[in-house]
Amino acid sequence: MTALQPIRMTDAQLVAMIDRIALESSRTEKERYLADLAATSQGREMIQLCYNPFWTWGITQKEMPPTGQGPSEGDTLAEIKTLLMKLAARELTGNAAAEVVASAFASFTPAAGRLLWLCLNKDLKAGVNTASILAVDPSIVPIFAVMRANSYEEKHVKAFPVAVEPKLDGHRVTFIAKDGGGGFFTRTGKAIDSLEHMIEPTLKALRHWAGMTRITNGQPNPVHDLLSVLRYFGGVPEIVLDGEMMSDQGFAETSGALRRKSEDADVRFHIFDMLSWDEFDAMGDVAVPYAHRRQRVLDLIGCTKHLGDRLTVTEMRVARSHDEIQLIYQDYRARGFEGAMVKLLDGPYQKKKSRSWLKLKNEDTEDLQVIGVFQGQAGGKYEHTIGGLIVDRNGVEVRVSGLDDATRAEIWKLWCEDVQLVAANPNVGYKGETFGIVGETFDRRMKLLGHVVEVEYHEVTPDGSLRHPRFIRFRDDKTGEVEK
DNA sequence: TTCCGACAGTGGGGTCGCAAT
DNA sequence: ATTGCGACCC
DNA sequence: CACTATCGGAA
Repeated sequence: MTALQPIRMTDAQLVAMIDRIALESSRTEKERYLADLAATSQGREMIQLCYNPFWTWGITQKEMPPTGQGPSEGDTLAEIKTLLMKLAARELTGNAAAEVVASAFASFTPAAGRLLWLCLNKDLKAGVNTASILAVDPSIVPIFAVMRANSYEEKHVKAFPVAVEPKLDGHRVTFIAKDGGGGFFTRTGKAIDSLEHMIEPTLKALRHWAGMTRITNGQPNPVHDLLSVLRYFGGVPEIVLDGEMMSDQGFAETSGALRRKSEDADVRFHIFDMLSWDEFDAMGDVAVPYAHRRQRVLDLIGCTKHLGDRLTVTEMRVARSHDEIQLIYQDYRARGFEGAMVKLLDGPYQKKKSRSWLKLKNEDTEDLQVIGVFQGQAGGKYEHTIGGLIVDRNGVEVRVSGLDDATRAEIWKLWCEDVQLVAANPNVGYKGETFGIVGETFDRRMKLLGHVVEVEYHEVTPDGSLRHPRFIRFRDDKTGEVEK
């Protein structure tokens, strides 16, 4: 497409191109300058090093370390890439990695050092991310995206009936059958080693399904529509199954089982969607309506039940009104599910956060006493103000964020005043600090510590902490002792 | 003109592997 | 044996 | 995962 400029830029020129993107506040202008950057070989390389999701370094560098001063010489970017690829392969780890990185910074000019620092943080720090890069040129970095849901709002349901399914609190997983083999992948496209034992059974199910003959009755049939365009490799249909991987023992165990390398994960695959590889791999939406895609899954599971219960299809009900949706949601909650998924029956498969899938989840609030604060991450927007609050929940410290900028500024003032009373330094950093003040033991003159805030959350965790805790408001009527 | 969708950036609990201590 | 960090799940 | 800030097109 666009021919890369062969002209060799200096490191400083490359940094200048990146900073020019950062200086623009307009999204469209950012994308213009990002396109300029992507049109240079070095710029393209930087974008890849910063945004290829499959390259990680195993080491981070929050603050920019000191660099040398000498003039730039040789191909610094190639040097950086060589170093990073050693990190990516974990040929260099731990102290050895830290030493090599430190000496690289020490030998680099400030411009070269900045390039390395941006790469280590995997962020050009210019207000662009994967979506912008994709818009500029989809071929720069690999993209793996599955369909995700927005929060349920009545106005998003344009027509009834709709499908309602239980929301399963596990891990989103896709199975991809391709080139005669297969594999399980996470929501972001990482291979899941602990599911290798399920690959062959799943391929077997797909082969069995594809080999079954079915009666058409002369009617249009979504399954036959799929079969007619399917490609095969060694008898295996090239298919993508999309669903939720679940342990019977809850979310924490699902997480553990999928990460542990020591054993095969004892989980079941609750499938809710099914695409051909070509449909999944293509850019843009898959127009096949959800109702039809679901019939594909029912067909697959229906004719492979005898192969075991590791592969299942999620249950589904049909709602004809918002009231019915609420009733089904309440029923799912009563049965222990995380919530409900509302899916538009004629909606396409969209490889992004879609309005065709809507989620309902339980949310609760609690009033909890502030016992400390923490600042924002070093080098970030909130480094010198409030990053969040630390509240006490029956002896468990819960860190609470979700504050708006004005509230952060207000709280930072209160914190600075409180801290003066005990002659302490307000700069406690991201680690944060508490003064062990619980119940009535705080100084009555304090304006923040000991006061009560309302915290919203999804659920209480097994350790007595809160999942997804976020600040709602101060409860100034409730300073001091937490009620009940 | 106002509203709202998409995007980037900030932050949470919890789990594992790995390396340092 | 414990601790802390990085990477990813939600 | 949830949330806030921002820009720019939809309404």
